[in-house]
Amino acid sequence: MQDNVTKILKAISDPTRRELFHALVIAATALPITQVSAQFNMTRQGVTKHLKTLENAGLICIETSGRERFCKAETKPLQEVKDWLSFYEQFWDTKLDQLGAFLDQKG
Amino acid sequence: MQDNVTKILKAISDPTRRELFHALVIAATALPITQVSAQFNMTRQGVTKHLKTLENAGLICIETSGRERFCKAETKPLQEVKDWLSFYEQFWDTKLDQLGAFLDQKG
DNA sequence: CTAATAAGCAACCAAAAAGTTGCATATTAA
DNA sequence: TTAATATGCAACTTTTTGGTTGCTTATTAG
Repeated sequence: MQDNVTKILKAISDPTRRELFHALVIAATALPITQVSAQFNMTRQGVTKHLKTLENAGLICIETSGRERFCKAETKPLQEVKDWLSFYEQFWDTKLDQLGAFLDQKG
Repeated sequence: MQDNVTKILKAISDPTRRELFHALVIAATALPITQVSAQFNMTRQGVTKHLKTLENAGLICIETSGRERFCKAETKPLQEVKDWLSFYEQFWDTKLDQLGAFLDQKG
């Protein structure tokens, strides 16, 4: 389909999905889909679609117990976004610029 | 339209746009549109659309000189993404988990 | 056993996105 | 001044996305 970073970025680029993800992160505990969707002004099926996108990006994991499916946030994949950012960080970080200038001066 | 973080995330969630942005970052100097689009297997107009999306997210700035329009990367807005990530970072950082466990044990 | 609950799946819809072609316009080079 | 170059704009197509409704199925509670 598409690479990991793209999947993750696409997943978090939607505000509703960011809210959904956030709700699951702060819930700390795994929540059944109906309970998650109750917090959103949207049909359960709509929420389910978003949850699938998040799951596909590895940002949540879902496990079944009886007739319920519990969703739990997984923050680790966000590390990939941080890694992607890290390359560009050097260009915006003025402190680093100053350090560079300092080292140039010294060296 | 949409909030800043959403605009930025949407902009970088497209692989072509990430490539475009990267090309401009490593170019260091501002490049005219035709020169940018020459590096991509896409029409100039297609590239222009992507550049507009990046510009709208603040990730590039474009200035006109004669008949040419020069594009330059702006990495600073990525700070907003980093800020968004920072909240979730505590949850994936195992060192922090271990610290938490350590403190629980002590306390 | 039966009714209520939790959920999936498929079809559909509207809007947005990714890209194209065609054409007009301004600037610059010959 | 004429031709070439750099670009924008508008219209159009295809795919993706965000969301819905309707229906089926499995589990659980009375």
